[in-house]
Amino acid sequence: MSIIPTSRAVSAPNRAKTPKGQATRARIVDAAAALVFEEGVAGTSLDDVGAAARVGKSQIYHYFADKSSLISEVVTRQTIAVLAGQEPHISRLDNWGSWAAWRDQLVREQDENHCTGGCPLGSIANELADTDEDARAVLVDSFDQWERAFADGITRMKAAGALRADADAASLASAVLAAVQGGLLLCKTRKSTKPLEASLDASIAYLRTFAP
Amino acid sequence: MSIIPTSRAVSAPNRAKTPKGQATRARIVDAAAALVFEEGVAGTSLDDVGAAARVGKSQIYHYFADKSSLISEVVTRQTIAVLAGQEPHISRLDNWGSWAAWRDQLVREQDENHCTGGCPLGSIANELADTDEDARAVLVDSFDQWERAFADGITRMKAAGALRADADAASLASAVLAAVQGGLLLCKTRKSTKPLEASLDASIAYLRTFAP
DNA sequence: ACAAAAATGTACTTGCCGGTACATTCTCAA
DNA sequence: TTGAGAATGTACCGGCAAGTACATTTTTGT
Repeated sequence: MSIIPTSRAVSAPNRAKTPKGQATRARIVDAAAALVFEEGVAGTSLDDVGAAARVGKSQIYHYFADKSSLISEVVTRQTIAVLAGQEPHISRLDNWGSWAAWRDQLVREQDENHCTGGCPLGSIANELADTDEDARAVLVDSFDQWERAFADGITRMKAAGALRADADAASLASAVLAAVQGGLLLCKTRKSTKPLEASLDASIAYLRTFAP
Repeated sequence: MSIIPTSRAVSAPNRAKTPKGQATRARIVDAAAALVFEEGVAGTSLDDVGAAARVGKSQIYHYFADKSSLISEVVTRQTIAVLAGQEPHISRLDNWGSWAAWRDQLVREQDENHCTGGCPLGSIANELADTDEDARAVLVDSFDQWERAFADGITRMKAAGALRADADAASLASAVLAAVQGGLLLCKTRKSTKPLEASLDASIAYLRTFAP
């Protein structure tokens, strides 16, 4: 019954014209990203964001059209952070050792976070996919990038003969991403890394069944 | 040793003392469940719930301590609905045909929903796991039940010789549930059933690798 | 029938939140 | 120096949502 906003702010003009302005704008996005990760989109007020960024609310509206625009920016920022957080392994998933190291890093990070927060992108996707077309579009792009990292590794392994030719890189990559997301959701719900480990181990083991 | 934490919502006294009261209470939970599925917890106001249930807000507070208690009730209600929605297959996952039928039903349902909403339990878990201990406890129980259905099927297949003895029912079941949740999240984000299909197919195919 | 208990309706409070208006301060280039 | 554009601060508005108070109607047990 909700009215889904049809207007898409294609590419919001960056209203920060000076280095100082850019820095302030970046502080706002950083603060918003951290708060959204902890409290969710609905749970994060712009007053909170302003306080965390040591900035008045008028500043937020000076640099962003509305809350939705700011959130979209948060998603692009978090996409970079999430992918960077999986380096160096995610760029080198062309051998089984890298897959294992990537898996271990993901599990360790959740352990250090005491299984809170889950995936910054998955959480936002879950909250906004059906109600914010702009955010959804950015999130689709984010997941595409993430998935491509997996697909690239799989493709290179096929080329190197480490995986058979009948391994479908695209759908396998999609399944791996789903395993990550589902594993993180169960991890933060059960407050245990076990479900994440089971999910990642299963998807990597399935990949291994395509070894020659 | 450890006292299994029962949610306050479940153990709290049901204040509906008459059939009429029970009916009203049930109407409230039903309306809340539907609205939460569409708009999320934060996006659902108690005024909306009251309007949908044709009930004053005082009624809601007559039957529930607060919003959180109502939501916990919604989770238990949705758990029943989600599991029932996967019948008859989910109770008979002791042969490959049932797994396929179960998978097809899940995909078809998302297709009919135009890939909106995702999993009613997963969405709530994502929103509340870190902020509402009561709801989290109920959700853990929900996921346990769901997973147990998978584990039961796997165990029966092992007993029947359709799966090898080294197939770990518990962790495989956990991986399947993660695949469902991750697949549904990507499904509703990408507005396509493809990621869900890839995820479910991969996890079932992995199961099959444990066939003798 | 009739009190007691349960169910229900109306109206209100309080606080927060997205968004706006507008004045003021800062910065830099001509 | 100065003035125009950029950055920032303060104050406010309207609406909504959780939760409360309390009166009224309906049902139930005896």
